[in-house]
Amino acid sequence: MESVVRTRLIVLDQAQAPGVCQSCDARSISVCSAIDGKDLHRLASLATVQQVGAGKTFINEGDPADHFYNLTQGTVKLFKLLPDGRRQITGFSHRGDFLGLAVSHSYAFSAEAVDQVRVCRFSRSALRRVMDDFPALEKRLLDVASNELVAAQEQMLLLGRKTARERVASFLMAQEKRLSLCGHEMPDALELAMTRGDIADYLGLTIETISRTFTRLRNEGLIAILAADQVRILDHDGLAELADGFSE
Amino acid sequence: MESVVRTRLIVLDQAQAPGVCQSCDARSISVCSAIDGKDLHRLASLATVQQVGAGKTFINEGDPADHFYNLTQGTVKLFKLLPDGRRQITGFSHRGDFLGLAVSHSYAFSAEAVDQVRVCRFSRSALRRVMDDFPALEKRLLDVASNELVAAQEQMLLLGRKTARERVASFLMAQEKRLSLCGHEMPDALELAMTRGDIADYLGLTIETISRTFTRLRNEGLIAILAADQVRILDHDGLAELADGFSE
DNA sequence: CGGGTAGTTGATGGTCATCAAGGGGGGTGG
DNA sequence: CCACCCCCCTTGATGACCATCAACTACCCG
Repeated sequence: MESVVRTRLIVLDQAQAPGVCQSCDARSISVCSAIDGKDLHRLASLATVQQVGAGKTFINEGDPADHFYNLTQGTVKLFKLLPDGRRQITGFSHRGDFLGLAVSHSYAFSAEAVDQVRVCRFSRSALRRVMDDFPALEKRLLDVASNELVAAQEQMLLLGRKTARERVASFLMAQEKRLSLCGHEMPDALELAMTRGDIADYLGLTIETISRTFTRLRNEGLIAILAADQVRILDHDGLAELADGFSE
Repeated sequence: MESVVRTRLIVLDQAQAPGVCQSCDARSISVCSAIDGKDLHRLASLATVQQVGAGKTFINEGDPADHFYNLTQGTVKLFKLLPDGRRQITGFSHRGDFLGLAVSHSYAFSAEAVDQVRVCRFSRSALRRVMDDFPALEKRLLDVASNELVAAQEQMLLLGRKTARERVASFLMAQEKRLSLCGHEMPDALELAMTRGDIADYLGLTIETISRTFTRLRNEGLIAILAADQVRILDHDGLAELADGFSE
């Protein structure tokens, strides 16, 4: 329910040097991996690196969709608002993710930094020209969009048909899965970058229900709460069954 | 809550004749419009036309995603199921829509014909080769996916944060918008192809709540219900405000 | 120490689900 | 042609889950 603050952004680098993309540690896991070695300087010449502080909104729903973003560091929440302040977080983006896919002339969502964030910004028109020359990039974007679509459908099932317990269980399973996929070695506890409020607005619940549900899952021995933002999954299978809607 | 029935499909035409695509009245509004005149025979050679009867499921969640589909006639509901039968309809597809976007090896959703349906089926691998030769097709698909993503985000807001009244109002507004976009002249009432059960599973509610909410909107003078599947919007602005979450 | 933010827990209430009964239309078969 | 059935829809009664309101704790940072 926070107010949306228009943010002035820190522009770090109007990157003319090819190094900006070459040395990017997020490139291999992002759509930019579709462009290789010698063509990279073209991409770099279009990119603008920006830093966004925690809590700052850098995409506003309804604004002209002039830019694409590639997230190279930090976590971002994407959300939509109703006039009275009700908020639905449609997803969290992480290092390597691509933001701003929208056909229409304006953004369909807002984006706010959860922690310290670094993004690579491309002008829409410029990137469109690059895409014309590199079909591989377009193919990659189609894959990205398809994956997000699958995730969105899963989230619709969650929001429309799952109970509070099932939603929280699903959320925790998804957090763990994300770590196991792109993470290096498995930490012994999940680090939740987002607040209870964020989780609530993501799962279509309230802060209190999130809190109570965490407590209940802890009392049932399914999870351990080391700190508010540190959750360890104790009964992996039990939580998975709950998330998938098997338990009664 | 219906059970999923594996369906034998009627294969109409292993279309070798180029005419199948050339004469297709859905081509202009579908992704196939990205392919023009002389290349159309290649598309046609890959296509298989199928008829699907109302209520038949022709894509099953979890099955190997071997095919893409292009809907040339009728209405299809896409949905996901939980083990105990809870169902979430993630969307309805109409003439010209493209089905089966999925990166993974298996479908993330099921698809069932609402009424008599005709689809054009392409093998995944074959279409991938066509896409390599026609980047315009891929571009078109990216647009399709982006649009669906925007719709999915809107639906997440609806499912996570809107009241029953707001959901039904949103649904009606969306129905009308779809007609005004691709429809010819405006009929004086919306024709709902789907049942109350379908609407309920689409909006994350129950049949009874849908019915009650329709009745209430009628008593408030916002809509008129000519028949169960014939709804006329009386107070367009009022319904729009309700849908967008303005009313108290 | 004080203030602010985030989280937890309790009491109460509302919205919508569930359970139950009845009405209406379309199809089939006697 | 009518009876019957089945499905869809509607309406009412009750109840559960989660939201809301409220109080309290913990923690961070000044």
